Amino acid sequence: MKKSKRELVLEEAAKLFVEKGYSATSMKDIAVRNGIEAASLYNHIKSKQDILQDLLLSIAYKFDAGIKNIASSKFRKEERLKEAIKMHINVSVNNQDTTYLILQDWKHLEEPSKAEFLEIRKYYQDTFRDLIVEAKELDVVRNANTEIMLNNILSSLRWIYNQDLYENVSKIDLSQFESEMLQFIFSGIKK
Amino acid sequence: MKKSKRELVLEEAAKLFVEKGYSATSMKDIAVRNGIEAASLYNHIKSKQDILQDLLLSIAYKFDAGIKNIASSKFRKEERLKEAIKMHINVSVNNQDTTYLILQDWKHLEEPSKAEFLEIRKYYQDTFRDLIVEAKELDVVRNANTEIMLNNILSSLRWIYNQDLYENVSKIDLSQFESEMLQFIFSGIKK
DNA sequence: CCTACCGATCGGTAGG
DNA sequence: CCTACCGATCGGTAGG
Repeated sequence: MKKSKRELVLEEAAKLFVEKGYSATSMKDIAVRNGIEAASLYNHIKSKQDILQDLLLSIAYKFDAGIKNIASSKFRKEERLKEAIKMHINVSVNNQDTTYLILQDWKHLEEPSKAEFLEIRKYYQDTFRDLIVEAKELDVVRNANTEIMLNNILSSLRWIYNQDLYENVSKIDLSQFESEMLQFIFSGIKK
Repeated sequence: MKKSKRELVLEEAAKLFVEKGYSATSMKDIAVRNGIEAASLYNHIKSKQDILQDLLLSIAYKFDAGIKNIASSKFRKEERLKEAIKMHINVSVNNQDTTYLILQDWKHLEEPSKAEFLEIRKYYQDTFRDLIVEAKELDVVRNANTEIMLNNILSSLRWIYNQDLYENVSKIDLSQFESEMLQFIFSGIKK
């Protein structure tokens, strides 16, 4: 399926945002990567902000769809937290350039997109937290501070967003990688 | 001890860099927070870049001193990895505004400061990796992929850099917090 | 998709 | 620490 010029522009912009951040990336930078003049970009996008909104909301909705799928009745309750972690890894690895932007560049979103993004993120974290609480009740997970656990789990997955890091480390296949990550989160590093 | 005007300017700049990023923060923004005109900042700092370099290299050297202290003969080999993690938590919590900048804003450092920063960071990670390998040999840590383990450990600590997150979660005292973090890293979340 | 151009803002300097 | 000001670059528009 042929990519539209808009899609190509968004892809190059995402890479530049990862390299330099949204604010330090100029329309000229984006244009050069696409082999055109800066003014010509406006035939494909409305504004620089339009690019950021498209990238961030589309990745946010991918995580949103993923977590909603987990919370549905498809999985055994005992498996849901594990499945959510696997989903998070998969969405991250399959959308590496844009996933990185959810770490910081969302701050440059203007309203109302910023509120929309933060709402989706909050829903995601709330659902993830519910899965932890559920897993505790099922005696799958130890009874420690839920907030610390939630932040630790999500934080430990974040280095995957960095393409360079991930590609350097993970010459192994994805299912092996998933299994190493799950082992860390569930059982830690202790022998 | 009274803080110099330069120190006050650096502090406010650090907060702004955390809020908006280095590139999106203007000299005017920094000046307003200090109650002066933008041009007056140059009596205390050489340039915007000068601020970033001071902040990032000073935090880098704090982590550097911390890891060098661990690698010295002060601690039993079996305890060193654990002590390194505790040191990392302490340096993060005690320098919260600047620690956050090591995540992304180091990209805006100019040479030769950028190379200096990256060298310190590399040394830190190399030493941390050595501690993991040592712990494996001592049968303190399981025999899994070292690179994934290293990234997981350091990544799981990173949410602490975000002051809002940390303060929201950690109404508990620091030693209790340390203990929860160590439990996660060494033993995971499994019951 | 280009050339030509706009007002606004940027980091920084001169001079007091 | 201020006023006045600089050249450069920014995102974006007009018109073809």
